[in-house]
Formats: sequence, structure tokens, C-alpha cells
Amino acid sequence: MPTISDVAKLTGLSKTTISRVINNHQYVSEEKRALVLKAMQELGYTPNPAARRLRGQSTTTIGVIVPRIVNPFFSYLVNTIETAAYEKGYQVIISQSNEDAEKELAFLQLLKTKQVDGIIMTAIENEWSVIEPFLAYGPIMLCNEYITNANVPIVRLNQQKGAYIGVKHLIDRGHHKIAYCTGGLFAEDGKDKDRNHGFQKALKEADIAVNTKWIFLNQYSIEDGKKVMNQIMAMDERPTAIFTGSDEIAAGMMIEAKKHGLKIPEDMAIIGFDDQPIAEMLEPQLTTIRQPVEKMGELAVAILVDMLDDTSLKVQEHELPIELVIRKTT
Amino acid sequence: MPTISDVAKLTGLSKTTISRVINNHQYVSEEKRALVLKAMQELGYTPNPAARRLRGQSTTTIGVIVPRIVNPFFSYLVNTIETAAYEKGYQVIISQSNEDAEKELAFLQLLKTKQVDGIIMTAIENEWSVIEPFLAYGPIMLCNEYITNANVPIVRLNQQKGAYIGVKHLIDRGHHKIAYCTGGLFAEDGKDKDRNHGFQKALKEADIAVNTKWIFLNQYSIEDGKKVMNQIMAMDERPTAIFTGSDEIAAGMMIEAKKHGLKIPEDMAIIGFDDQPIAEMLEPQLTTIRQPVEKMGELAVAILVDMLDDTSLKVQEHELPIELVIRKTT
DNA sequence: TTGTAGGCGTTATCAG
DNA sequence: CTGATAACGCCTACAA
Repeated sequence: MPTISDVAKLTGLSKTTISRVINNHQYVSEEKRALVLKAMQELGYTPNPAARRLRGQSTTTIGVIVPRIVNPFFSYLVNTIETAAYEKGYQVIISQSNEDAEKELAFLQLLKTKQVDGIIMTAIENEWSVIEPFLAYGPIMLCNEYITNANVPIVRLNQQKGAYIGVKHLIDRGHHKIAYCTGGLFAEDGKDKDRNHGFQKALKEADIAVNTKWIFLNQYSIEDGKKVMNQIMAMDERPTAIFTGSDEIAAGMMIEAKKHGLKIPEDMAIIGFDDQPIAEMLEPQLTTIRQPVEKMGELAVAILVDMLDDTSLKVQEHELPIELVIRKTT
Repeated sequence: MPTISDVAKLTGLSKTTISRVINNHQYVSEEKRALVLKAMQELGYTPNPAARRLRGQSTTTIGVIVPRIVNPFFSYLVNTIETAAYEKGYQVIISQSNEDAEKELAFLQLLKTKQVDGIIMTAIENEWSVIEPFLAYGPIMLCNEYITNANVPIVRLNQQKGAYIGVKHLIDRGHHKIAYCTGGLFAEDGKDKDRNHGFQKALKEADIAVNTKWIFLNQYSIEDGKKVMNQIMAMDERPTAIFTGSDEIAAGMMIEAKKHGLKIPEDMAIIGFDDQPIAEMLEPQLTTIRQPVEKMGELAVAILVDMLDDTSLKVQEHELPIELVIRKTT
């Protein structure tokens, strides 16, 4: 690897001048600048980021933590983040937390050790009090995740509204017996609290009581969806509609419902969440809640980069619109 | 950030001793080791990776380049790579090439500048002669990608066999008019050459001539699949079966075929590639080629880490089995 | 078993 | 406009 010294030697100039050219400083004559550029080209010189970091420069790297990259919602989110970051000259380091608090913590070390300039968290596994101290080492922002009173930028979707419009739609279609799948524990302060509130609000407005038998906790995958549908089939009194936490769960339920000979939406209405590509591929096509993933990712990067450029920037919070996409399962 | 000097100061020892403790060197008395460990804990000390890199140490980071992370095949691959790497104490830096040679090149710089110890390429955009020089800076390996005479480890799937068994299956079902979608240009030495050969071999064995009107180039996405189906519908003479390059293309075709009132597989048999989760969700469920993505990712990481540990290791090449999953579209 | 000194590649400071 | 020098945090000969 050629170093700055090699370029200096080749051009007969000092390291300082080379550095000035690299960093586009003023006070370098055009003539020498050209000379340096040519020499760099010739040697195939690339600045050593490790040295720059050590010297206290920015790393032009941002870290992104996601729960599971195979979840299409997050792979699309990562996609936009990565692309937006690249356009701004940043690299992206990705880590999957796999819902593991320790792994999340290990990732935050990157900030402390200046491997990344800032971090975008799309999920949170640790208590906020554990994460907060890392703010001393660089900006952290929340994207798609949401903590009350955390003094960090947040870009998020209105999950409460998402659940509300979904459930309201089912009610408008005449359903009273509505099941509900959640990725959390249906607890008052859990990560699923916003959607829970939306769900409850819609029911309450229609004077429908919550039937706890029809609340399914900790549901995520296609497999989970299949299991839920089998549980429902075994019930004496079945719901006529179900609000799921994701298109994947909905897909699993639909596959299983067909095996049982159920007609959708006549025998069972189903509504997904995310509007992933599969929503259009299912038969019948899935009614679902669309989340503006692209916008969210782009906005997150824009905000983080702004904070990196100007550390005095005040904390912003954005809430992006969310909408119902009506197809054929409701 | 506390540094090694702070620890030295606090313990009253030298930096050298601290370093020895960090790196588990011999010749440190148990007593002092304990003292140092305690001090590190107290200060919340973490070694600065930038400094270590500069000093020429390993970065315990590996780079992975994928074409598009939103492609489930690659997000699953990245998932296993990331998980396997984490277990071995490595971080992963991910980049999407987006089929852009320049972006790929930018990523390879990470190796040159010692930001990553090694690189796993799951796709190649540049000529190999462009990539080869980077081998001087660290190991590069191919995973799912394949170059003849490149003296690097390769973990790959037998794409030729994959296409062969798929097309053969269609022929066995009585089809003679078989269309073919490829992600490449159907050229003799293109990236799609293996599958092309498999396709051609199967046809030849059955004495069927290739109809170039039914060869569709540069196909990738659901949208592409829709377009292809529309092109087929506009033809005077239509194929009765189609071998697609991915489950996504197959999905797009199926969606569109239904709009045209086509029955699958009676009017048109379709076979996918990858066995992604959607294959089971489609209606009817998709016959497809399964690729052992998990094994491939794990193996790639194992090999790369081995090479990192022992630079004299000889180059390995692995070919993983590939199989036909028969469902309802053929 | 422990410590001293020097250097990895870069950039900021200060001096011409 | 240009250059010499110190410093970032760490590791490793070499010395003790």
C-alpha cells in the first residue's frame, strides 16, 4: 500500500501538501495540486481510513442495527438506508440483533471505539438507560422504533393509526368477532403498545369487547401464522376476521386456512401489515397496511448525516403517514 | 474514551503490560493481570480498533458484497454469513453492488485499506482482471459466484445441474415448447452460462431445438415476470412451459397469467428457482429449485476465517447439492 | 516478568 | 502558498 509519504517522495513535496490536496484545502497552487493528483493516480494511492480515524477524523461509516435481515420489511429498510448513505459518501455496517440484547450492546461498542460515526437503530432490545450512555460517543437515532423521552431523533410510523384503520376497516365490513396477532405481549408498555392501543380504540368506538382468547402473542413468522390458524380452527367460537401483525403471519394463516377449506374473505377476513411484495402474490391478494419504508430510511440517513455535519442540531421527530391498502382478503 | 495509557496510569504499570493482558500474552503475573482487568473494567476501557488496524492488526471484520439485499436469496445468504461470522468473533460490513461495477470497486478498497480482513463476493460485476490485484491485500472468496481459473476459494451451487433438472422435469411432464428466463444475456461466457448449458443440455437430450423467441434476457424481478408473461400472451405461438431464473420472476408471471385467465399448470407450467418462502405461498404452490443457502453461507465464512488464521492454506472449491422441489405449478 | 522506545499513516499547529 | 513536527492509540523489538 502506498502511503502519503510515497506520494510526497514522488512529487518532491511534503506530506502536508499532499494532505491538503486530499482534503481539498485552500492554499495549494493549481500546479502542485495537479502534480499531486497525478502522482496519487500513478501510485494507486488511497488514504488509510484507520489512520484517519486514529487521528480523530470521521469514519464516514454509519452503523445500522436490525432485528432480522431476512424480514423483508427490514431488508427493504436496509436497502434504502444503504443506498442513501452511499450517495452521501457513507459506508454502512449492518448487524442483526436477533432480539439479543447482548449482541445489540456489542454493536454499540462500534460507536464508542469510533468505528462508526453514528448509529441507526431500527429496534431496541436493551433498556434505554443502557443505551443512553453511548450517546456520549456519537449520535444514535431511532428509525421505526420509538421511545418516549429519549432525547434522540426519531423517524417513525404511526403504528397506532395503522392498527386503528385496519381494525376499523374490518368493523366497517361488518365484523364483530375480530382476532388480533401481536409481535409483543399485549402489555401496557410493551413494544407493541401503539398497535394495541389502535386495536383497542377501534373496538371501543364500535362498542365491541376484547376477547382475550382471540389475542395471539409473540407472533412473527409464516409458521406462527399457520399455528394460529390451527388454534382458531380448534375453537368452539371462532372469530370472523383477523388483524395480523405482518404480511408473513397473514400468509401463513391463509395457507393453512385453505387446507381447512375456509374461504377468504367469506369465512375469514384477513388483514396484513407492511405491504410486502408477497401481499400482491397471495391468492386472494392481501389487504394490508402500507408503511413508507423508503421514505423512512432516506429520512433517517438525512437526519443522521445532518447531525454529523452539525453537532449542534436540535433533535427532530418525524412521523410518517401510514395507509390502508384494500385488496381482496377483506 | 479511556486509552491504554489511562489503564497504565491507574494501575501504575506500563502500557506494554496492559497490552500483554489485552492480547493474552504470556509472562504476566496473575496478580498484575487481575489488577489490569479490574482497572479496564473500572474505566470502561475498550481497545481502539483504528489504532490496532493502523498497527497492522487484524480488524476482525469481513466484507460481504451482494447485488441486492432485498432479493430474499441474498438476504438469507447475508443472514447466515452475518450469524456465522458473529459466532467467530467477526463483524460484517455489507454493501450492495446494485450491479454497479464502480460500487463494487469502491468496496474492494476496504480490503486495500485494511478495513476488512477479507471479502466474500456473492456476485461479480467487474472483470476478474480488475479484481485480482486486490488479492495482494487479503483473501477474497467467491460464494454463489464462480469464475474459471481464478485462484480463490469458491463455494458454489451446481447451477448447470439446477437448470438441467428443472428443464428435464418439464420435458418429463410432456412439454416441448419451453421458454427460458435468464438473468444474463444467454452468452457463451456470461454469468448465466452454467444455467444456459443445463437448459441446452436438457433440450438436446430430448431432441428439442432452442426457440430464441422464447429466451428472455436480463430478467430479475416480479415486474420483469409480469412483462414476460404479457409478451408471451401476445405471441402467435406460445410456449406451454417456462423455466424462470427465480421465484420472483415466476411469481410475477403467475400473477399476470391469472389476469389473462390462464390455468396453471394446465395452460402453462412454471418452474421457479431458489425455493424462497413465497414459493409455498403462491397459488398454486410453485415447483422450484432449492439452493442450500444456509450451508453455503456458513461454509464461506468457515473457509474465509480459516484462510485468515492460516494464510498458507490451499485454495478450496466446494460445490453444494441442489435439488428439485416439486409442487403444483408443473 | 516488566519497561522503554519507535513507528503504523494521517492531519492540525505553527512557523516560514 | 509550503513545510516540519507532534500527536492520535496500539503493539513489538529490544533491553533490563
